[in-house]
Amino acid sequence: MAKTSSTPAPRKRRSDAEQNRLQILKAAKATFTRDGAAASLDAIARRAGVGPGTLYRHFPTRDALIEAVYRREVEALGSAAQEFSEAMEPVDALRVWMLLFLDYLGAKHLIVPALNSISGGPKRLYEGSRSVVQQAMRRLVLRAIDAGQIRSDVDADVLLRALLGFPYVPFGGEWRDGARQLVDILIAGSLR
Amino acid sequence: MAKTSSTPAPRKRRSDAEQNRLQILKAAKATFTRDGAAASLDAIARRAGVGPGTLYRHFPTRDALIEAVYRREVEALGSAAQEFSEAMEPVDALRVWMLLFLDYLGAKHLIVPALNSISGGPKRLYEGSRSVVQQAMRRLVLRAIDAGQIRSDVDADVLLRALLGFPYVPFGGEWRDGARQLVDILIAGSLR
Amino acid sequence: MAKTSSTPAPRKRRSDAEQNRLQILKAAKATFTRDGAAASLDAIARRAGVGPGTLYRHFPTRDALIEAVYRREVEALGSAAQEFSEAMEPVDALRVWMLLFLDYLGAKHLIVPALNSISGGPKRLYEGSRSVVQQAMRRLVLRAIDAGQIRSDVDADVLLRALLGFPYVPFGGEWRDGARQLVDILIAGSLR
Amino acid sequence: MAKTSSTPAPRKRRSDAEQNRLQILKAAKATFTRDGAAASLDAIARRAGVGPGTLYRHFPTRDALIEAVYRREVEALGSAAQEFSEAMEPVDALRVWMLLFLDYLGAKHLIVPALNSISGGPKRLYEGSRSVVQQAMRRLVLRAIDAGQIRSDVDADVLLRALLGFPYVPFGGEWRDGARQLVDILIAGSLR
DNA sequence: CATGAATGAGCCTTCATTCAT
DNA sequence: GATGAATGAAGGCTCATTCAT
Repeated sequence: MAKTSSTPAPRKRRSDAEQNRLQILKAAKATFTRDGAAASLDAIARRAGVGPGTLYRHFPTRDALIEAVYRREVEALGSAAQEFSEAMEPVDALRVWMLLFLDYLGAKHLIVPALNSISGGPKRLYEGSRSVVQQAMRRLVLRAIDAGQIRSDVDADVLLRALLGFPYVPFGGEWRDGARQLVDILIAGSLR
Repeated sequence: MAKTSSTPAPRKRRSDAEQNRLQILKAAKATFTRDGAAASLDAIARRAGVGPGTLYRHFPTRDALIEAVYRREVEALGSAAQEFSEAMEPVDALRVWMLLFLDYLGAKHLIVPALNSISGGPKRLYEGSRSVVQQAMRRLVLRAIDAGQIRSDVDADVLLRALLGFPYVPFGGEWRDGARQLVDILIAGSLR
Repeated sequence: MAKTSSTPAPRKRRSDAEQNRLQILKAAKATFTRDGAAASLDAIARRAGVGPGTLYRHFPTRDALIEAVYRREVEALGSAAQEFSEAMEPVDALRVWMLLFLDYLGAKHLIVPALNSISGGPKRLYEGSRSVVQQAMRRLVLRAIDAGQIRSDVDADVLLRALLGFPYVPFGGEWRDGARQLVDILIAGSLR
Repeated sequence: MAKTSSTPAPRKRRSDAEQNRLQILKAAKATFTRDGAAASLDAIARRAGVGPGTLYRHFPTRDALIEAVYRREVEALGSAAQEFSEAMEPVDALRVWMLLFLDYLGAKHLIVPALNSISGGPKRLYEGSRSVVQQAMRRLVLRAIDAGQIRSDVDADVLLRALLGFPYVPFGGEWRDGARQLVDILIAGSLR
């Protein structure tokens, strides 16, 4: 019963904390995507191959975990917006980024449902940290306005919202077509 | 095995079953709206002033309850679409109905999150019964197309999706303004 | 969704898992004996001094618990049969073991009712693993047959069944007398 | 509201109370047989085609219902014992009745499990009313003793118990063979 | 740091039981 | 007498959370 130093015991390597954190985030994304934002944290820990206690050390609350997952997803979108802006015409950058965003939403990257169950609504995330996504959208819109390509009263948040609901109505297979048409309509409706 | 109630409990007079059903639906709407579709059924029963067993008699599963709440909401939207169609120009009817729909979504009439947790996704409701909302939207769009007011390739479902996400991004107080702008953009982008 | 415990609750020091398992088994035996195989698992957990969750960790289903209780009881009977066989004349071993078995059944070691509510009847236990009890009985009978002491057509299962019903008819205080007579009759009726 | 003699109204025949009682008993037997003595009373009422309240009027407690079912079964066994006694040699009557009893137990007529969940064990039924079955067995045994066919110390209750356990160990198809052998052994073991 | 056993709150669900109709 | 809606007390079970190891 008492540990004897004679036999070192098949103890797992002091696994890197960062390594674990990453595993948890991956597991969380997959699980949240499948089961929704109310998924069992124990299940996530299990899938990540760590004990529930470890999950807790890294993310003391469910919201903290959701938020972390969210940020990771969103960071990528932010960088993309930056790149597009540097490489394309304003309206094109906007159009392409919107499509990319819909891809993120639809493909398998939840975001929305997760966002929604953060305590007190997603407000905290958006208001508090000025979400990267919102920022990205705002910059893209502003640039298009400055370039005189779209009306100056177009509200970036309005466009964002229009996109966010997209995954909520099921389509058949022509998902991409629907996405493209939505973006087309939004752009067309925003032109000056 | 034989249960013994310590205190016989003050029994409420037999209330009309239909009355109870309504109370439950109201309570469910309010609770789902606040807590999401995973809200406690016990809590709903409590708020409705009935025992949990009564809730179960009326709605044997969570989905049955969500669906019933949903249908009630949606029926009203359906009638509205009809009325607008009979009283206004096609595009105006479309515009006004979209605003009304956003009102429903935003004010406090959830629908969306609830829909989403119906078993097997919301597909069943939509595909099975050709949801009233979807029908309404389709008729309004079709009428506007027939009148030559919007492009003939505009997809009603695409517009619907654009609306559905609206409540997901928090605004400050200018909610109505955002709604109006979104509808404006969508209409503008759909004109022929 | 996030649970908030009003009072953090006094946490017991980490007891050995094996220790708990044993407590649960004991509590289960006692409770099943008194209340039948449909006894409340919560009650068993309570009596064992563990939370309901702990019971579930060890025995995920009611059947798993019943089975575990059963096996524990039965193992002892198996060993006894072995010992008796090595130490006595065949018929005597049979007689003594039958009495021991009745003791187990009657004293307070249920077995029978429990067996009966295992899903799909007790068949699984008996057929699947060739129950220890049945094995014991069969070996004892076989040995007596081989020694030419009882008729060769005596069916061990028939004797077993005769014993199993014993606890079902209430006696006064002369329980042991009844048991002895039953065994005597069975042996007498089996002699060649 | 007021009854008019002009139209007899499609009123269900003032269903005879006795009729209902019988339906309930039948339903109870079938249900107890399938689900055990803890079966849902509501389910029994449903199967009997009456409301739960009606079941309650007839049998105010679960035990009352079990007892009634039991008595009905047992009455038949009692008459049979009488008939056999009048028509056969004592030992033969005993043998045949025991076989009949096993048939009752095994075929589908529960009795035993039901007996067992009566509050305070089956004692009440047996002790209180001197169960018909016990009486029958006692008379048959006594008669065989008086005729000098079996030993005078044979205890009817002991034989009864031996029979009662029979349905508890599953056989293959040779159920009747096992029954016959058991009875043979018991008789053989009881002969003087 | 990590682990996973333990805990208990609270959910869903079933049912015995009552009682207005 | 019969009915079945309503009730509410458990019970089974899940999980977030803690903490000894």
